[in-house]
Amino acid sequence: MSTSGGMGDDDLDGWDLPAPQGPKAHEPAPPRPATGGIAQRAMAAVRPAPVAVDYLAGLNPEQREAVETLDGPVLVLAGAGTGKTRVLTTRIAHILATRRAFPSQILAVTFTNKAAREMKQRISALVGESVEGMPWLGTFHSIGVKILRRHAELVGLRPDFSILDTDDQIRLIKQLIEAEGLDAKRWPARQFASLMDGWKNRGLTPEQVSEGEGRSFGNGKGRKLYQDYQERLTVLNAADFGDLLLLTIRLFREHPEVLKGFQDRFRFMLVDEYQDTNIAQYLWLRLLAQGNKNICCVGDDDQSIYGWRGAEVDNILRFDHDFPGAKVIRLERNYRSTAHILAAASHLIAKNEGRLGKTLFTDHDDPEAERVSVANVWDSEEEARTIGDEIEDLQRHGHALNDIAILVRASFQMREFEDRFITLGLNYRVIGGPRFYERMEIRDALAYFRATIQTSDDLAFERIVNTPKRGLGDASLKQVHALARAQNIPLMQAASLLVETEELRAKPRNTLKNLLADFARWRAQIETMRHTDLAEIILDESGYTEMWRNDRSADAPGRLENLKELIRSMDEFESMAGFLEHISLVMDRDSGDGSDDAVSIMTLHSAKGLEFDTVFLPGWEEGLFPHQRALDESGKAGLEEERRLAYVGITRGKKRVRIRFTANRRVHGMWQTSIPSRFLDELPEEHVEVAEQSSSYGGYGSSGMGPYGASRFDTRDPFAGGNSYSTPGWQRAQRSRENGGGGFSEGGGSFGRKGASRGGPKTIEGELVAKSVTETASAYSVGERIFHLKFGYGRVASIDGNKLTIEFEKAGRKKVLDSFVEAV
DNA sequence: CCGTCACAGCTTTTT
DNA sequence: GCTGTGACGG
Repeated sequence: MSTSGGMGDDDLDGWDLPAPQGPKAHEPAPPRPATGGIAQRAMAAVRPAPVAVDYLAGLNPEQREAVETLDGPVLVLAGAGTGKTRVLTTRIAHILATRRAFPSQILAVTFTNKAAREMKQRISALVGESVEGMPWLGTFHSIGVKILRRHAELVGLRPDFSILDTDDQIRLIKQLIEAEGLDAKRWPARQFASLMDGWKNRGLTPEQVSEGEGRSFGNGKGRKLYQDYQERLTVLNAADFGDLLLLTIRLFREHPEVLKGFQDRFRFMLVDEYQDTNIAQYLWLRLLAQGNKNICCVGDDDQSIYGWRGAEVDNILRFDHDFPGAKVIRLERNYRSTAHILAAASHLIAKNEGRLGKTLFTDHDDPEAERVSVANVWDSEEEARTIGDEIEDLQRHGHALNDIAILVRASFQMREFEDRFITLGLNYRVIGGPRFYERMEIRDALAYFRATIQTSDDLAFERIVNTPKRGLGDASLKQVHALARAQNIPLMQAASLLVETEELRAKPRNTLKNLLADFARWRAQIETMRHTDLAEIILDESGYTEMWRNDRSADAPGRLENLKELIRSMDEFESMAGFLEHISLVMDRDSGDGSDDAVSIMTLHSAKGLEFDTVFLPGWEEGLFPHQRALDESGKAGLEEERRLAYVGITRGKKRVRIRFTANRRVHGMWQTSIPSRFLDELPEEHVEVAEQSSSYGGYGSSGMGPYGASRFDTRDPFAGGNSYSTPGWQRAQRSRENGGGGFSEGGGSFGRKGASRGGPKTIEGELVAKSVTETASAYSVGERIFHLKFGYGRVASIDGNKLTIEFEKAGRKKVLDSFVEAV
């Protein structure tokens, strides 16, 4: 294969070095010079390897050393923002450029598919189109599957073995627990799944599980269950995620000739995020690396935040012991953050013991740079509101929302921000949200709803056109597609044209006709019927529910449950369109093209590897961050991992890091006075600015002021706010006040959730809204034409206090607060 | 087979 | 306080 030769001088000369920092979700691929055609690339392959290697030019000495030290084990300790990904990708480019190996002889492992994808992109940016020739760049698991499929018989599986998802796994375990005559309630399958997961993470087969641990579950039957489980899997011709590694290890151990083959194949091995490897992964790597020993691991012990799922920081701490003669290279020059941010992060992480120890430094010397800001707010609602205001302020100053992120410790913290941002009309995206919406049956159901509401939703229509099976197969669909493409119209429209012709055979034609009629009927009921009822009708009349009811597989009941849950969750919304819009906001994180400008909301965990100009870190309170459970369950180690999490959070910021903590937070539904996070005191005074928020209520700990204290009211009044007079939100509020409406209700939003179920201080807001309703009637009148920032133009259909029902020209009928519309 | 009631749990998450 | 799950009864 000649792909390695595809990188000629031409490809390298014009390569514009990407910013030397970690991957960023929405970072565009670095510009790649136009490459010649196939002939030119083939010619380049014949030319001598490029000598004056331009791709090394922008590297600092340490990075360069990490790239060029190809022989023997290398550990690259890459602090946050020191160009880790760049080193990895350049190293691969270097191996290829110097002809040390073909692309197919390089093993490069990452933890996530996302990371693998990004690495592929960056490498192809470096070397041209030849990345298709890197079949062994992927996650531990995907590479494990690849190896196992080739040699499945040797570990008792057929090559077409299936991979169990967590759901299947749990269901299977439950059966086994019951088969053992154990009380399924006392011994939850879920718990056993995580126990077994832990064993698999440590590379333990059933025989290797220690007596005590084996006995810790199911009246001493833990090990037996593990054994049964594995036997069942073999019978089922299936493997779970852990097996993808464990079975590969077993394959290597029991069949040295197979191992030898892979050792010879992989001339160079690269491992990303080495601090996150567990023992199984370490064993897997070590077996392979015993061949030519050219293994390069890149990681940062200070960013090890996955101890709870089996990651062994020890792997990185012991690297030179495990791989004798290893060269350790430290990358300490940070290209990402300001000196203040770096100092804050370094000072904090220095409190941890047992680090390999790195000292990050930077040349950034901007006297204007903002210090790390720390501010106290009353509660999480105010936290969301003030951060929303600050974001609007940044936006007004020309900052892109894409460059702003809110990083939370726990995902329940996200909701408040979402609610607030919906109210503000501030575009946001949630990264790493619930998996619920990714489930097949949920996606199917949503596809039905989408196709009902939006005739042009091709993807939705395509998804369900033959689900359940209606006999609308490839042949018929092809015709619909052809017509749609030819006339440049949506699929449904094309389909309705098509059924009037003789193009299709009678049977599929009628089926399609009926389906289209169904959609038309459902569509006609949108206005008149409760959306939850309609949703149920759609799923029933389409035969979708039936399909699952007739399905005898183990997970069919679960899917029906999920569908019910979906309808139940719709009830929170005022319309199907509102619901779908919400879903798409929640869903689009992954599928989203990233082209929209939006604030990112995510957990600290999923923020690793990303970077943003401005980072908000809310919720720095004892119990939440550091999380109580981490402290309870893992003690000092837990605290240190939490501290690393804080370090990760701070080092995501390039220019601005703003830490927030509340004085009160609802914990398990109960209002509690928060204690500021100990991490706050571990920040260096001289690099921190304790922000004087206009919304000061007297400071944390001021006595005698419950959540309903009078001062709270003041702080909540945006018109008293000192620093937000020109924010878009303030202006909208201002307009609405002129119009006589209550300016800042939470519950209404545009189409958002009903606020009724909220307790606590929310009530105050409820009262406030109520007051404004009774005191001032809406300034609008029926039939008046208005403009809404999110939904565009429309006419007032009816008025209920400060709530208007608007017939929007584009978005349809929606209930909105009069605060958010203006007369035109 | 479905609906209702009571009860437990309630961090982070990829594959 | 809320939500998901499991048992039980109609």
